[in-house]
Amino acid sequence: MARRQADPDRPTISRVAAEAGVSRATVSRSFTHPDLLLPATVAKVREVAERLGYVPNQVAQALSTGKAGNIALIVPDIANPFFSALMRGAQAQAYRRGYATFLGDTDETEELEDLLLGKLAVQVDGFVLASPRQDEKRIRVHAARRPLVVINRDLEGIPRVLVDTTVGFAQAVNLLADYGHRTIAYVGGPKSSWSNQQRVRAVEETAAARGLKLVRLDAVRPSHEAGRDAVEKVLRCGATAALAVDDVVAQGLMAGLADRGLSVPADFSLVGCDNVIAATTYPPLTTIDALCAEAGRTAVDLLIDGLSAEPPSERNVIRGELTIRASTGPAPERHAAKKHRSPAKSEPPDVSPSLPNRTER
Amino acid sequence: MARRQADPDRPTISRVAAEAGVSRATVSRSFTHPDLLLPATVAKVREVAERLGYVPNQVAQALSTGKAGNIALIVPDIANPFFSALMRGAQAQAYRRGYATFLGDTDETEELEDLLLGKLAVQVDGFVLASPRQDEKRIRVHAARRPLVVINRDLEGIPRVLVDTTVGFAQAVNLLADYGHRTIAYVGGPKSSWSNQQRVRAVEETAAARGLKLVRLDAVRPSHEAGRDAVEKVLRCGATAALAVDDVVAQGLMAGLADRGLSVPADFSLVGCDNVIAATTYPPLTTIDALCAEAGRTAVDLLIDGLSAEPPSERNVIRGELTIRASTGPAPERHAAKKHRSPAKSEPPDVSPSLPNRTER
DNA sequence: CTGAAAGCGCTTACAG
DNA sequence: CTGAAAGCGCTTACAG
Repeated sequence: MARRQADPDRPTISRVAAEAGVSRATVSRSFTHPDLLLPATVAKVREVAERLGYVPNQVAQALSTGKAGNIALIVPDIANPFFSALMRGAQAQAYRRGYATFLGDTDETEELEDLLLGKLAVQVDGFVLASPRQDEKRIRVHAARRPLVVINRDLEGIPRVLVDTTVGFAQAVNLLADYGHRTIAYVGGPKSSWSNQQRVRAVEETAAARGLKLVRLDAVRPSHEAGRDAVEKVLRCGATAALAVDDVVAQGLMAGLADRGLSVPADFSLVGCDNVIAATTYPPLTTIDALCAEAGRTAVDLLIDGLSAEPPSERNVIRGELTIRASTGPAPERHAAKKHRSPAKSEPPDVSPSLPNRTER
Repeated sequence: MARRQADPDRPTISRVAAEAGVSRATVSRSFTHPDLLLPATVAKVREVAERLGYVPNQVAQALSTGKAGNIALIVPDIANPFFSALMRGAQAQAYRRGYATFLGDTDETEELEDLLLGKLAVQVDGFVLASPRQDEKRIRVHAARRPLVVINRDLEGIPRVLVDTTVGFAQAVNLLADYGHRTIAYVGGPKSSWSNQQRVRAVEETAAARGLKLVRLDAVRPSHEAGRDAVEKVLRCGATAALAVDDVVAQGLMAGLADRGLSVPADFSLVGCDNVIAATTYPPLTTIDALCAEAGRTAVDLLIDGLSAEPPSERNVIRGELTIRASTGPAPERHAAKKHRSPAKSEPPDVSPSLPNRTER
């Protein structure tokens, strides 16, 4: 026998029923299936409910229907701008569709990821799991229990949204090639990251196609520090431009270059990825848009659509493209002589005629 | 009659009871009040539960006990680094203490803030409300309904954690004065912001005490853009240094100065506040630490402590101090001549002997 | 120490 | 169109 009610002032369905002179079933139906009732009945119930400030108790509804009205968003690191932006898009969309959202930060560990997924399960109708660090088997176990959509991991059979930055990275390499750079570096992230893998591949292929020398460096944890620390190696290998796995690393590279008195883009060109902090660095970063907010929004839509209808389409690719700002420019003189085409100094060359190019500051 | 169970595989208390040959009450007590039972009974029940993978359904528990085991965190903008860091600290602490956390982004509007507080109320045991944009009256209504702790708003009678950056801003102004700056600017945030108000005051008082000329500019919405746009006015008034309401605005100022070919700190000194992105700008920002993570953690502790015991202590002040990095330095020559004390060029002067000074890169 | 039973606040098949 | 009743999965005062 429970004697404690959460909020003593909160009217219950029984109070409304008594006040309106109808049964509790009728009050319930006034909100969930008004079409089954006489309009007059609905009107009366609603009037009373309004007056009393009645709002159906979601916890009771959840227990009765098995639908929680909640989703959970699991991310490796809230503080990473990519995930902040993603979360923002996701929670806004969930709210719009009437869902409340739990937040889980896994602190980049697979253990916490697993625990959070387990703990939250009863309280949610489904999960969106961004950039999972867990192994595939465990993810599948969770996906079997609860609807789950994954972001940026390509798991056959699990609904997923993948941000394809392949084209964007190819555009970026082409931009650098057109600017006359002959040796470029790619400063990557963890090998287990799907996003990193596809970026590496795109850079390698395009560099090969354009006859550029490519030096590849890997940061285990993509961070500002890692970027700054990579500068020495990048410079030593003779590169005049670098692409980074994300904007945070690119920003680190910028700091490291500045430490050595090199200026961007005069002495060195830089390209990042994500387009969250890129507009706020100085100089503003040329970057590939990772459509963070859209990825979050899309994942939530897939999840919620799938809850009421058929399981959602499995593989959803959204494509981020190059945004040219001020961190890229012609290769320094001795290299510029060799350049393939000669773009005007003040205007970036066409990257890929078939693709739209947004340029913003 | 509910026919749909959320997770068909999930064992219920009845299944465990049957399997263990005890009543449902005994199963329940094995988890919530094992001290009331024979150790042997508890052991048997736990063994069966373990085997079946039984875990009490939190939703049912919530309905029965009125305790949700959840809290909600309401912030104006997830994507703002200050709030990201705060959320990170808060959700980690909530998790540690066994609570799951809902996330609400109000998009800087008071309407959404009000709606989220209302929608989430049934599902949580309490709220932490960061930098509320709502008027005091509405906040008090919500606080009367549900335990609520506020961050960075000084509301008598409501438990709150206030990050006091007053001392830090005073230290910063002293630093600039010691460096020989005679005219400084403060680029502020919204007038309704408690944090902004206390910062303005600290800057005004210290500037007056040191005989500095202070120019005050206000950005309605503290953003990178706002910072960049403020540069012209700042320069026009003859200031050689500026303090910004936060690091984002300071970073905007840096970009605007760079656009005009001015370098930091040689031509102009800059101080921010928050210490989240400050270490990643170039040059790294001298800033006041706003202890974001600690504020989040403390708020959650207050809230959860207050749930089981007496209402928590009301006014909890934590103090953030100055962190000197590379964006501050001696005033440019014509001013330097007038300077009050003559600190060595390579080392920042003592800010305030009574206070510890952390210097990091 | 343990169980039978009522209750938390809803929803909904079943009658009427 | 509407109500009485059972049920969602727990907890706990009351007996024994």
